[in-house]
Amino acid sequence: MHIQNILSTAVKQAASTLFEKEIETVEFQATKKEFDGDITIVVFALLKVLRGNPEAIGTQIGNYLVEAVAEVESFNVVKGFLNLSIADRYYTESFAALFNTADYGICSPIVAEQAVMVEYSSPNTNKPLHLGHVRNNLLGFSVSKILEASGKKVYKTQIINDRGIHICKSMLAWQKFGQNETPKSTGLKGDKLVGNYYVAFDKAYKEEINKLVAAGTSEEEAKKQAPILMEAQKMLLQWEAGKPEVVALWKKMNQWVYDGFDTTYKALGVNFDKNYFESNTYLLGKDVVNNGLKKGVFYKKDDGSVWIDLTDEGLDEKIVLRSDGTSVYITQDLGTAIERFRDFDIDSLTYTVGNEQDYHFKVLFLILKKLGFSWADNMHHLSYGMVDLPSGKMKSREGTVVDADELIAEMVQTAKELSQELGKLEGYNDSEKEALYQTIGLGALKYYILKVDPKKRILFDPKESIDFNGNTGPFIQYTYARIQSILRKADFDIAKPIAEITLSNKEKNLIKQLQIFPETVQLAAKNQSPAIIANYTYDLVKDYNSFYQSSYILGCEDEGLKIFRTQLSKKVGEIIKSGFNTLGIHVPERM
RNA sequence: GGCCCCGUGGCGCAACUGAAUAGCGCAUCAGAUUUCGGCUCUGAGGGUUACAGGUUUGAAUCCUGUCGGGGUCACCA
Repeated sequence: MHIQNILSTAVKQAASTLFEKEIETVEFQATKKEFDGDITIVVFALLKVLRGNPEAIGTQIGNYLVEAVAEVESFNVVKGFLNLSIADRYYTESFAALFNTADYGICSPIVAEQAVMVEYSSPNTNKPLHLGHVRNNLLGFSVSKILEASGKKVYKTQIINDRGIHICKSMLAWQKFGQNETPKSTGLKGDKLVGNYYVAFDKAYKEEINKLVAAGTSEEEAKKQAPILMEAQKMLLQWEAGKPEVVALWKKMNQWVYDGFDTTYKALGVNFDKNYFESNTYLLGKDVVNNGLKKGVFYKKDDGSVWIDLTDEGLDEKIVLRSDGTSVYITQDLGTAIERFRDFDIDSLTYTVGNEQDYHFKVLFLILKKLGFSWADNMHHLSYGMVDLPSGKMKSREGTVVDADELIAEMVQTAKELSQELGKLEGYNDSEKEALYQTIGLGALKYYILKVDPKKRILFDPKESIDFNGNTGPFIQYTYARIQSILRKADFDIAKPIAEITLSNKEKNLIKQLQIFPETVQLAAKNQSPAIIANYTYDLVKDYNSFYQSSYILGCEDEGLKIFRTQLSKKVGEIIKSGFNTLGIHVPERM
């Protein structure tokens, strides 16, 4: 049983026997380093019920606890803080229990009571993925893993924006300038090839505008009348009408992009249980709007457009259907949300989308609620900040976009250089080495991005790039590898029960840190924040390194201590692995 | 302009959601291996938590205002 539960009960008993008062909750915190003790009760919080001097009350409760609770060895009171020293035996027993628990802290999805869907990535098919997508993918994937670890069944999904005028632009440019180039003929990744034609379209479009303006057309008119744009719009209509050549070209080029994306997703180590395609869903939602009209949730203006009035909620009026009867963005989102709850037995849905869409999702969730869907309260927008460069925002026109594939390649290259200098890779063949460089390079990238609170902006400096020292993925991976090295050398029965031993402070700290892993996973799931796991793991590793530096493990004279310290090392390694697994980061046996 | 998010040592991040003297990494300086992997560890300097009020026994955290940064207010997605 957790010590806090024991103490909590005992403090409540103390309150009723000593003061004849009832206490609801007891507040605990870890005792600060500069004071004696292991766990601290905040007496201040009890004063609202137990009137009086905090130090006197603390002393009375302290005396009671030493008498009544076997685990409490001694106490001291500083101001309103009651610091308790807990017996070593409690920690060794607690450690023995968690040591023997496989996948400690990780819930099995089989016990899932709730299923959730997490949407992330959701790219357009006219451009390659960049650094912003990388953050999105890493966040979405990690949150999925964290939710799973917290005991929920998770469905990962994305919606691919595979239709619309932007797609037609690259199609048209390829038709005009492409000379039948293919990924095969050029050796380019499909998404890169298609992206190039999107850029080519833009270039041709601008030239036409300039010509028109030179001929006397206003800039505004020129933007609308440029022939290549009108051609693209015509192509979109043909696509909607199902014209076979257009549809065939669309399929061909989108497939190139999907193949390219797959490569990037594999490199990032993310995946999906189901893909939705906008080409299948863009007509959804109209019937929802019609039903809502009947219910009086929406209203129609004279021109036929349909709106919702959210001014009572402090928001604006929002259009949900155009005057010509076609959908807007939010119409589709209404439709797809409802469809997903039909497709899957889920009771919650999380969207991983940048914070520039905060308002959109607020409105979306509110509308669903007004339409009377019971699950509308369980919708989450996993909103994250932009990834900025020192020069400001990434802009494709100015060529300041950090390409995802190039970034990954650079990270892996850096890992390779470092490993060749410092690595212990005797006996690894080339493909094993290559896999290791991937593990380290991606570990650095993923940790760098995930350790930051999602809602904060990240400033990414390509020149300084990403550290491999300090609070970084490779630092943690290194500690893991070192533990594995120790375990390989242990030539005795590691699983043996531990004899009576005296714990050092460093060992006790490590056990305390291991004890809070399960609640850390739950907290991260509740907040949908991988940063919580990242920071926890870092703290654990720091504690371990400090312990490692000051204590012999295999070289320890005392047999019981030797076994205990090896067990401790093993468990720390396992928790590093579990924690990193929820971040989507691998750990190496050697590096 | 309305609404939303952010502001913590030179830089990058924490602070268990209101508790003790605000922690850590990078960088700087000084130390530590006849020992299990030095991508390590120990220590030092560096802060009025943007500013001003307020609530509270207690505020980086909650409330109000000001300043600064970003986002958003399309019959775009």
